[in-house]
Amino acid sequence: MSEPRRLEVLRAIVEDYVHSREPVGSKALVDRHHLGVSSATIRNDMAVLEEEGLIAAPHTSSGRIPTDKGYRLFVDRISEVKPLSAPEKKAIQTLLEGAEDVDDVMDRTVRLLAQLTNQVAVVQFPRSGGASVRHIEFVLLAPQQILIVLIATNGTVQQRIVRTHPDIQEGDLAEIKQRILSAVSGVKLSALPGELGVALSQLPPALRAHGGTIVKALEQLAGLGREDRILLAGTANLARSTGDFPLSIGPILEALEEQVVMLRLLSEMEYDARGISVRIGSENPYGGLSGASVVATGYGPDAGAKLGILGPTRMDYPTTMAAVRAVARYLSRILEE
Amino acid sequence: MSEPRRLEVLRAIVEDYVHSREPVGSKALVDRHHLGVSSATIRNDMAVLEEEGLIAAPHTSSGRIPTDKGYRLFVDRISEVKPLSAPEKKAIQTLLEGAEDVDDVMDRTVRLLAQLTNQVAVVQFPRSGGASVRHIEFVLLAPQQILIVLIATNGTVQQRIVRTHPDIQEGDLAEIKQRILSAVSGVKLSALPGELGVALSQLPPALRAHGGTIVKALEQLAGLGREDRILLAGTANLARSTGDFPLSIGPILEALEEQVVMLRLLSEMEYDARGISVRIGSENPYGGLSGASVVATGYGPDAGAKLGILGPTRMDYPTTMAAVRAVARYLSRILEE
DNA sequence: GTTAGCACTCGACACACCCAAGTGCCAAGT
DNA sequence: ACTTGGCACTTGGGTGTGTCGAGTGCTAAC
Repeated sequence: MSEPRRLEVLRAIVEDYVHSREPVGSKALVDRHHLGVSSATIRNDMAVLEEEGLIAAPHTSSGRIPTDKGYRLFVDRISEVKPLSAPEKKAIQTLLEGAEDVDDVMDRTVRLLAQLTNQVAVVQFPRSGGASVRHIEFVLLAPQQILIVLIATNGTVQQRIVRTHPDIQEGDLAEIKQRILSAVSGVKLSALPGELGVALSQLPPALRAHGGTIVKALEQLAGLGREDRILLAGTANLARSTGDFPLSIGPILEALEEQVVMLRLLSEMEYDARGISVRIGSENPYGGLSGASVVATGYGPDAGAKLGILGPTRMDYPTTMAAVRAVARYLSRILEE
Repeated sequence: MSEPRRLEVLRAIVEDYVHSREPVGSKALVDRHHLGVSSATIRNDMAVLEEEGLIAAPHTSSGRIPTDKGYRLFVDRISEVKPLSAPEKKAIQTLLEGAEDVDDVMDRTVRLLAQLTNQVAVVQFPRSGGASVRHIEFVLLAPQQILIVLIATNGTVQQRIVRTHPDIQEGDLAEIKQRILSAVSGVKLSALPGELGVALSQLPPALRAHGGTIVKALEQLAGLGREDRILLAGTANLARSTGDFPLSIGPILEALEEQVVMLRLLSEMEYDARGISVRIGSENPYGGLSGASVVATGYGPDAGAKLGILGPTRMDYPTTMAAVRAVARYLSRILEE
């Protein structure tokens, strides 16, 4: 009972089940794949695989389906990442190159990924930590309302409205702007809080109060950036897969809608050497997502921002992984320019 | 066979069906509602209602369910908008008042609406047409890239990156900014294109080319605003209602994801005197949305921006309409400040 | 280590059957 | 002119039974 053949059997089971959605039996297996042995032998192999917890039978005397553990082994050791076809690559490239600005790129990316994989696509906005301050603008909207705008060198713009407790004068505001701007112009966003602290301490005492609230707002703007926002596409693909999800797709939709949940999910995945990470079914920490798999990877400088897809455990991992990886690469390249 | 009683029967059928999800028969009707007549009489009434196309029987000799036309009559002439409970009102108010800025308000609103109605909530961003130009900022990101920022008095910020064909000099850019800013400062966004045209024609010929591309970008920024963006929440509620939708929820998720579709849908609804508008099942123009109903209303100045919910035809219209209306009112009030 | 054979299990499907809920209609009552 | 009780009829749904096919596990032989 050779080890390599057992893995081959597992691969065959996974592949057949993924595209037939039905438990696969020993007979069907020898028919479809030329394994060179009889069904009885396969049955023996299957018994071992079941003992190892890699496959399971929904009911006595029915075909087998892969377990989460089985998929895991398949992904880690058996499957090859299937390269995309040339036309697909071409399509990705032309689509992404037609984008007008960063937001447009992200929008196109997420749709593309959803279409390519037939799953729900999730894309996190790129990190701006490496960027630095290009400009700061304060606008007095009302006597007690200031609009604060922070423009970074990577072209992202953050804004926020703050309230000041006593009124603030146009002149004071101008002076604060002047001082802060000269102190932090060109400073990296990550270093911004420190510099702002210094600038604040050097403000004339009369301006200290207002300066404080403004500085605090700026720190927040620099800190959270847009990288805590995600884009979704292809949720309709979930509807196609009803039945692949043990319960309903309700909890999954809920999770997708909670950006916080998705962000934590993306950031918590372990990215191995290949850079692409897969969470299979019950490996997912959040309960509502058991029965779902996530395939994700990083992109951009330092692979700091994430992107990926979410779908049923019963998924074509090789092609999906290839698509995710390819999209991430093209996206990184586009963003570099 | 009195007309008022027939309507009463229709109301009873709608109400029972909405909360039992099962076809309702004559016997059950007299049991639950004290109509003062026997089931045979009700049967006669039902026959008439069926002839008028207001109710239908899924199969011969089964209870009746309302047709789209029946719901329509119910909404238009029979039902009363059920006012919210005091705690609910209170909850709305405190939740919305805790918001920090416009984006936050919108986010809270859409979640609130989804939770209140148990349906999918859709909120369009407020129109900024009435606002005027507060400030304009150009940032030279690269020799051929300018970031254009348009800040309006209502606190919304629009930005966009444009490419210039030959390089543009820092000095030229400053001059263009100077001239354009003085020309359009304080101008209403709706009047911006005209003023920009004038300002452009008065630019020195050397700056005309770059000025043109910048002006075009500004016009677009002023024109599209954010009012063509929508926020969604509560898509998970669709999963609960599986079975209420004739086909799958796939097409509905698709439609929701296409902002363009939703925007057209919201804008095309006819808002009557009560200001609240209902589209029932097949009344929806887009095919994928038959089987779904939309309840929407306008909010903000001029009720120009829309907000509403989408759910199965089998919906508790009175409460839903009340919730939509209430949320729109509170939102309008908050935004006024 | 592999294979053929065999007994056994179980889900899926088809069929028959009955029951409850409901309808439509008629004739009688008010 | 409505309303009502009564009655025959329809039908979906639930239940029980039988059969069929795919599949398994095991054993004995190769």
